[in-house]
Amino acid sequence: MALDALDRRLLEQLQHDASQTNQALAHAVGLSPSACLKRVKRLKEAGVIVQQVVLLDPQKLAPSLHMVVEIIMARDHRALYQRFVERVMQEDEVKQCYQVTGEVDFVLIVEVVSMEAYDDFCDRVLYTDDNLQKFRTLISRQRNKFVTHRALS
Amino acid sequence: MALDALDRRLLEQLQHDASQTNQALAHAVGLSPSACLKRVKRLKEAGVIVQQVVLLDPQKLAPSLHMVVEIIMARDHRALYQRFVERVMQEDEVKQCYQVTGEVDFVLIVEVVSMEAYDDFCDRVLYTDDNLQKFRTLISRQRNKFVTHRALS
DNA sequence: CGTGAAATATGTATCGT
DNA sequence: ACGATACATATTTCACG
Repeated sequence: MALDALDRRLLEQLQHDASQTNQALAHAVGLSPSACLKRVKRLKEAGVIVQQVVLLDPQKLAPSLHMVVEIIMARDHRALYQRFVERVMQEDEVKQCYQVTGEVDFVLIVEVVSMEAYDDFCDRVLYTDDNLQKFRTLISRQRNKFVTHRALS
Repeated sequence: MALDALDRRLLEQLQHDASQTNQALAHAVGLSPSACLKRVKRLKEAGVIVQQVVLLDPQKLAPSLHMVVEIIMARDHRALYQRFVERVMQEDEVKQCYQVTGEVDFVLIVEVVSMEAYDDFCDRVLYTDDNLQKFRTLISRQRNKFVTHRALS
């Protein structure tokens, strides 16, 4: 699906604030409400807009720990990788999973309520995978930045 | 601010789908629309809900590269760290910044449109910082998972 | 893409528990 | 203090130009 300048302006807006009314959005990009609504609807149907969510302030919730986990696989085999990815994706603690090049094979961002919970996670997900050779955990003291928006070319 | 079971159910819902109408939300958690609206408003005012955004499908947009960047500082000094954090936070390419413990000091998730753009970023942000000792870049071939929701204790 | 009117939802005041 | 009901206001949504 081709995105024109108007679509990009809409997405730019919505990536920063999706709570504004359709009217406000229309005004912000210089469209009539109906035309604006049609475009947003089209972007949703086309799958460009995947989801609309609220982001919460971690400080206002029960404290949690973020871990950056680097994983080195024993063998670079497609099916084994695939199995690992599927395993990892269904775990709630895993918030992000990157497949990377170099010495490391995967980087996970894992969020847990406590060190014990992380131990459990490692036992359950990491130590049991027989293609996992080694992993290293970087414990996050602080998440200084977290934004979800993407540049639109 | 204390969150009761009803607040948690609301946040649970909104973290997965913030596009639903207040009526639908009210019904989902078993409240009247007005009571539901009051609670959501309160959660926003209290700063528990920080932002409402749309998430886009990376596949549907112009391709981009994610980098996981591990940074080791020369000296563990608070003011120098602070300066680096502030520098890094204002860069659009930096989507996430974690301050971690261990050999590595910072982990960044950086998103760029091309390898050249990443070179530029390194020149501009990393190579110019005089407290930065060393960094390692893990190039993401694929982002297998990315979710924003948090567990609510 | 814009206009305008019907359908829906939001927001507020008031009452009841 | 919190939720429900009902009503006024605002927004969404659709047919048509």
